[in-house]
Amino acid sequence: MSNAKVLPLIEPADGQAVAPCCPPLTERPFSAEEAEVAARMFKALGDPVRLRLFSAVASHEGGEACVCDISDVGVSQPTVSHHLKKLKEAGLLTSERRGTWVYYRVEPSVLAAMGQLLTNASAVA
Amino acid sequence: MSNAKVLPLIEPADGQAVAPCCPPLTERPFSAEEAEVAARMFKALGDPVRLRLFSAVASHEGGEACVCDISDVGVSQPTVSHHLKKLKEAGLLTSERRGTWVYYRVEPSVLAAMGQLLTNASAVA
DNA sequence: CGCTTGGTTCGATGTGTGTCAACATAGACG
DNA sequence: CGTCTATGTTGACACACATCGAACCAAGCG
Repeated sequence: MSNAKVLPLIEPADGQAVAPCCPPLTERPFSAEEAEVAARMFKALGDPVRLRLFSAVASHEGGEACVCDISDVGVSQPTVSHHLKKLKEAGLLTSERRGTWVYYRVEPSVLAAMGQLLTNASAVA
Repeated sequence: MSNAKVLPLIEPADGQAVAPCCPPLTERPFSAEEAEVAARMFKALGDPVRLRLFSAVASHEGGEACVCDISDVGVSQPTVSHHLKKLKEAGLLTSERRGTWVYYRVEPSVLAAMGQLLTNASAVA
């Protein structure tokens, strides 16, 4: 096991600390704290609009997209902004203003952590 | 790739059809329908109590546990039953009554599907 | 039968959240 | 400086949801 640190190496973003989220799922019952942290990330992806926005950013060139490119999800623009903020607070996206437009990027480490959480789980079961 | 069917082979449970959930996350932006299906599963795991219940079942012997074994999550028993029902409706758990006790089991295919969704995503990004 | 234990369903209640319209802010461009 | 476009923020509102107590089924057991 040379890469056991894949899960816990989530760096704090703008000031929103993203705690290490992912103890193995089928190894032991989640503690209350572990569940709270992990559930926060699942909840962030638990909305159809957010999931579409997230996949739009993730599937964009270089995992980066400006709001104008992804804001066609059937809701008003304030709602888009609201959901992007939620995703940012959950540590799944980071934003950066470059001139007129604001670009959003995915946080690969968090994604990998959640993936391994579930992948390891299914491997055990 | 010999196991491309891991994702879509989710069988309908008691009468609650669990649709195939997981197109690749970073390949294309999710459609509204895809997002709705996938978000339903993420939302099911987006509650701390549900996540603890789910991991308790998953980490139990053979991925099977009766309610009496996992109902110690800090909420009342009706609430536990309510959350287990939600997890069952989301296709993540199945229940079976054996004599006095009701046993809940994990649905491995769904878990694998969600894991690959995120794992593939991080691999691409 | 009636009692006990395990589990679900029902009704009610408070909190959370998704949504929009209206307003505010940040650059760009004359 | 004024204005226009692109995003973010605020306030309000409706709906969903998590939670609990009480009532209700289901099995075993005397």
